[in-house]
Amino acid sequence: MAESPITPRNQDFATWYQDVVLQGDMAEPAEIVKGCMVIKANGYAVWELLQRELDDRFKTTGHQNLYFPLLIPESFLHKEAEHVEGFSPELAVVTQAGGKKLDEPYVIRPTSETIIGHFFAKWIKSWRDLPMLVNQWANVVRWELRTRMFLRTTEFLWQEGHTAHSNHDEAVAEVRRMLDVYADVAENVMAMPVIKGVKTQAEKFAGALQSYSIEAMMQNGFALQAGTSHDLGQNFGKAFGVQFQSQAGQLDYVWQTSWGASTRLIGGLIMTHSDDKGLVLPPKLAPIKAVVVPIYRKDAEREPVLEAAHRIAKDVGAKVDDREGQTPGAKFFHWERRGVPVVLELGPRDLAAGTVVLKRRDTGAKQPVSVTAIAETVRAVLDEMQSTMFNAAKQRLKENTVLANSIDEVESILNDVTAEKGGGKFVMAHMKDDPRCDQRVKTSKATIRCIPLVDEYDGAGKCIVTGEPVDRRLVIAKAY
RNA sequence: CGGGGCGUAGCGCAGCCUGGUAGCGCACCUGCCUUGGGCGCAGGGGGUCGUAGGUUCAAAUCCUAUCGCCCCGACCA
Repeated sequence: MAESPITPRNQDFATWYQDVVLQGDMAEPAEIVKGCMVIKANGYAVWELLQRELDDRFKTTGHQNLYFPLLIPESFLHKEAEHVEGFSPELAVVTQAGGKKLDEPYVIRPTSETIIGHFFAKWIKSWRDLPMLVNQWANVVRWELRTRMFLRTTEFLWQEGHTAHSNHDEAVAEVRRMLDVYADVAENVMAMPVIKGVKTQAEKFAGALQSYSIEAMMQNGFALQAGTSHDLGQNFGKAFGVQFQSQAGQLDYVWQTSWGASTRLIGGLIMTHSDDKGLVLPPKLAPIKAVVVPIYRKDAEREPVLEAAHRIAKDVGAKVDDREGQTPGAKFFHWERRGVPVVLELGPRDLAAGTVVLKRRDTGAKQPVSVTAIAETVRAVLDEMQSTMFNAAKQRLKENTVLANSIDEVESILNDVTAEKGGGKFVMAHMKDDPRCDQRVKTSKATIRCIPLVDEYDGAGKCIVTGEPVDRRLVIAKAY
């Protein structure tokens, strides 16, 4: 396969991202066509691993995967006023089918609250039917004005969970639990630290009482919303007539939640860890965790080296790159670009010494390892990489987070950073709810990302949000 | 929809200002040689220069129109 050259890192992060993702095409993450994305071999394999991690966690609490239609009757969207208002501008609408104009157009789902609400109304009659816990893995379409590879594509793959409960407390607990699931996967699987928080009313999901999100910081200091969980209250229950009879015999509307995470996570993964050489994947999301590259000079060396390579590979669960007609150098480069965490080099010199040279992708460090200890060493190195990568990202988050106590301070920090390197910082603004805040923040091209649930970045380490916070501490940042 | 840029070989680009036989790197094919970080050398195949008009003896190059793509902004996950 062809390997196109990768350009050196530029101060312009967008350019770098493009270089890694677009130019790094041969590392097979994705390619884009008309705002839509083809996710290629290596990229899709990462998504599959991520899917499994999420799905396993959903299912531990009794959620079922279902599938709902792609096409939603337009009238469904109109049943919830705020929802339709929020989504209308970005809907793709099917007006013609079967060679004639449709009486009622369909919209291509931008999300499935409405059609699921429709079915919840049919399926839920009694408190015994609750909670109803469903999830679907699907593609959705949102006609955004501008697309960015992985981060915002016209069509994207995601998971959307939808639940119905008999009371608000239980629904809120579900919303918070799913937020925790996302944070767990982000931090412990993706090695991407996040801040859990509540969205402002201006930024919440259209039709929700309250939205929660996890916010991650990319290498340039930009924020990335990496997962959302919504408390829908009874808004959709009322809009779709989802009623149940309680134990006391009374009719009540259900309390619903919805939560989702998308292929955007892969973009976040790339922008959190990758470097100028290509992808860097945390071991838990590496489709191939280790590759053995055999090195031999003469025909006489070939057999013993290959034999040992396969034996070692079997031992550690690695793949052997035994392609002929490729030099070892070309092979190292190949796997490096694909983000394979560990490459094992095995040549005649190692064979004689009873060692293997282990190179890790994150730090680039090389070390000889005794063949007898190779399996546990690789295991240990993979574990260590997982935490090293998380710690490095967390360190970056801390270093690029600054405190501010007034809107003036916020503004001066944001503008200063803008001028300096075109990058970003998270500003933890500690201040009373200032009516000028939204406006002033916006002029700095930043947004209020969230009101954090647990404030661990100012050293106080205490929860500041229980219900509506009195003392607002906001995360303000430029975002993708 | 505003502001910028680009369409020339599979990919990345030069050539255009100043019109005159279509170029370079990577990839591909053949041979020899090599293999501890993108092997090397030699030879070779592949392009109606986005499209349509115009100017000219002659257009990738100048003019006009048109289509497409990318980046920045507004929208947003």
